[in-house]
Amino acid sequence: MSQKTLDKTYEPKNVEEKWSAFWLSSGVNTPELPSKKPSFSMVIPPPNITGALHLGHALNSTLQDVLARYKRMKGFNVLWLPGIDHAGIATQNVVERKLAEEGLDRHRVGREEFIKRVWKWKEESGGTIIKQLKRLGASCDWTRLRFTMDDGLSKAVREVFARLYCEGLIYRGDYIINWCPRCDTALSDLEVQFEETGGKLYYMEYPLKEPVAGITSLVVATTRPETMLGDTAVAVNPDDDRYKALIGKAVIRLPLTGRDIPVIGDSAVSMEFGTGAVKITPAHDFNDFEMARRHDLPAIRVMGLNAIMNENAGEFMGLDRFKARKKVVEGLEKLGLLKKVEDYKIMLGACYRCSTVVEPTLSKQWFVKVGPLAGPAIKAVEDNETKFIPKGWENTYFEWMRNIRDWCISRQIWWGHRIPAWHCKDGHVTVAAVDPVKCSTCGSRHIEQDPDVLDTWFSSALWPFSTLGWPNETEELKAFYPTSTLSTSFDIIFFWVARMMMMGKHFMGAAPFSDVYIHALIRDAQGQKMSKSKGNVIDPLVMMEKYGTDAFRFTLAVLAAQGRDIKLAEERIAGYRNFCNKIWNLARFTLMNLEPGYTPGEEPAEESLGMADKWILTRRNACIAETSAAIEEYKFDEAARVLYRFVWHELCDWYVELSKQDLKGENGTDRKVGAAHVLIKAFKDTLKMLHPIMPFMTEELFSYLPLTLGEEGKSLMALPYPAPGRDYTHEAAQMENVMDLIRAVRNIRTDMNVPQDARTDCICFSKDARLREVIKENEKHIKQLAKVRSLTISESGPHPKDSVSAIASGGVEVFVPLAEHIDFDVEAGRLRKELDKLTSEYEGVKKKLENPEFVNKAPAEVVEKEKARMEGIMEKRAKLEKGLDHIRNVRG
RNA sequence: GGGCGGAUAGCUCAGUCGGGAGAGCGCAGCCCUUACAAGGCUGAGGUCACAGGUUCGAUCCCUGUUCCGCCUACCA
Repeated sequence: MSQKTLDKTYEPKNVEEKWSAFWLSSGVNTPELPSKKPSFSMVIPPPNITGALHLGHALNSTLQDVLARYKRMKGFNVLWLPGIDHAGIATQNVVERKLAEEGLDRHRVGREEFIKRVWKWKEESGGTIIKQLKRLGASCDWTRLRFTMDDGLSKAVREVFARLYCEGLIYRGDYIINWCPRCDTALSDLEVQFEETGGKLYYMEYPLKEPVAGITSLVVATTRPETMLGDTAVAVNPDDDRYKALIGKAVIRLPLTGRDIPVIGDSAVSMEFGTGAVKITPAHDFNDFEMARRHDLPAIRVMGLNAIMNENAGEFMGLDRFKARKKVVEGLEKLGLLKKVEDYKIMLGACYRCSTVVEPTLSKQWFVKVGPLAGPAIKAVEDNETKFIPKGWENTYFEWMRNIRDWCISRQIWWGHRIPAWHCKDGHVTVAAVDPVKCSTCGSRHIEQDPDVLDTWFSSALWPFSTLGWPNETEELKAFYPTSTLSTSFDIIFFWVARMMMMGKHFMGAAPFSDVYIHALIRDAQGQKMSKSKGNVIDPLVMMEKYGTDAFRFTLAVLAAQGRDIKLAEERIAGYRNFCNKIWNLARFTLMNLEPGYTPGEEPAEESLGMADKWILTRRNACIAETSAAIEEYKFDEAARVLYRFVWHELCDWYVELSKQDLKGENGTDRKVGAAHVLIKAFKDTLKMLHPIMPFMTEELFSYLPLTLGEEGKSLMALPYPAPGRDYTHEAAQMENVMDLIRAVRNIRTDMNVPQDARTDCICFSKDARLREVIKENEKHIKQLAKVRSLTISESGPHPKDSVSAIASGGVEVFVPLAEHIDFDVEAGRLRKELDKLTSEYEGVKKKLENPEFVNKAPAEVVEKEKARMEGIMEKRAKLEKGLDHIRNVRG
């Protein structure tokens, strides 16, 4: 297997499907139960059943997958539980649209038939996003796929509802709620999206029945004139001298209706805004509803749930609310009561599912009393039982939780968990987890189940424990609750995270996760939010197809800096596709340099390791430590960056080049064996470290390598993450010196326009005896990589004739004789530029060291460092000046 | 109205014990060198938004200003 030749470029299509199938069949994604290993568990934020994979899913799933694979390699028993959300309103909308195509609607087919059709639709098209997640490589335990409408989860929903009801934390009542006239259902506050819209502020005059204190009328300002038909009072501030005489005395004859309404005083009314008098429509405005409760005012609904004016609207009955607005304004105008109209910016609330303008409406609904649940959920975060990453989001969480309002959970749709409450003819309510046969109050057997269903988020709130089998006491719950990490987007902190926290604390006694990682939002390259209407959407599936899934995943990981939006441009993905290819070719190189039939042997003796081997082993240790630390801290970008640098700029750029001679056997068998061993080891570990981010290609390449017994036939994620080994600090530093020397020569060659294929001599001076030895030992490398013909190294000497100089690290003076190429002007320019740089550095350090305050107050080590730095600068400066003198001399 | 975050190289961004400014991409020059042109080598480019303050010393800490995002809110 080891001698299989690879294509010159990486072709993702040939390998991805194969490994997806392997992961599924090999069972690596499914945790052991019971297990002696420590647990690591996550629940996936269940995507909508109606959804298709978008960048947000792709990012979040990639990051979770990195965690899952990494933790498996670190020896954890990992459960990553996948699932889908039934998305009540959205799904119902989809199926209703299909019905409409057939010329039907849900009322005509009936509830039972409609639900049947939804399930049928779910079976046919509901699995799309799951397939797409698999395509992305998500290593979820697909054997535990859950759906919020499953029997088990439905049981949990009923249980929770019944218990909360018994505890008095669920109640039913007439309150004002957000109503979507298109979806025909109530919405929670969160399901309304506000947008600034250009509107008008209408000033309308309301005449008094009889003058009071010389006042004959009041002018009120409103953005919604049509609601005036339902006004039941006008409110003014009790401190407002203009109006306070009217409070409780004046009676307004409401225009267009003839009804009489009172003038009330309430300190919530602003004296500065508008006219200081505000109309009160309790049935169609949240504030007005609150005020009406304070003053015991009646509420009059003037439109039906379809947002069409009803019988209380008199002559306007039958008009849609926007038409009614026009007509009311016209009516007032005719009466001379419309005083003025101003342009005005208003925050208009719209249904987040269908964008229809919502109508605040008085209605009988079910609510969760959230206060008692929020307390413990807040405390869990205060006490660090749950941590947000980045921490800043905790403020957002607290802010909302501390100002939370009761949660309207009933929805007037058919698709969802039907509320487990039954009504008898006498209006008694029976709530039970299992279907009752009679009214619990009067014993009547004529009971009917409440027609409403629950908000989809109600079932999502139970997700971390309902998916593990609650209310049964399962092994899964014992092993995996509380879960370790929840990774999600900031925009559902309120919708979902906060509610899971409340339910988890209340029913399980423990917060549902210890870490909440909030990932960034993806925007387009210009920083705009992606949307279909703007046409700037990047389709993850297209990207995977075009550049390979691994390149796409790596891009997402490397851009996932904490606390910042991700601006994604397609070129980035192409760039990391190149990175994939680089790795692929590193594999090619590795395989091409192994003896036929090579089998991994014992760890070679230290003597058979070269300096380059020790250097790359040391760098490997650093890479392991840095990537692990980064992933543990959710710094996916850093992990990816470290790997990129290690693979490309250390392994490929240097180690591969430095190891070539050894691998060819130019330095004897021992070294050949040693180098082959180190190369394989470094490359295998690289694949392991890359695996969580790039699972497909790493599995593929690993399978080509000569494997040891424990590695055969296993997925990389079933193998241990590499552990750092011994650091060769000295050798590594010496190697770096040599590398810098090579860079110095290359630099001279380029600056002097030495042709690529020309070889030059190189003369080095160093006072450091050990360093001279190191350079000598690496003569072959220097010759090969810096294109040097002959290398001489000595303690010091006269400036070699016609040569160009540079100072490499360790203070090594480097001379390259270039009789035929030398251009003294260019050379002088080079040296002077170096000298200028050095001089400004010199000035800075000098200033510091001459400042007694610095020398006295700064820590001794910092002062020492600066002194050492000064010495280095002085030394280098002297050498550069020597070089410049030399040029002056030879030119005369 | 309140809150949060951002302003560092042409672009996108790293830079949490305050002590020599970094990466990727892009750009320029030279190269098809036996893993890779989806490549190699080399290089140019930044008063770290502005103004103060603390400090021996500030990209980093504090205050204010400007600009840009986002979240949230009952001035009709």
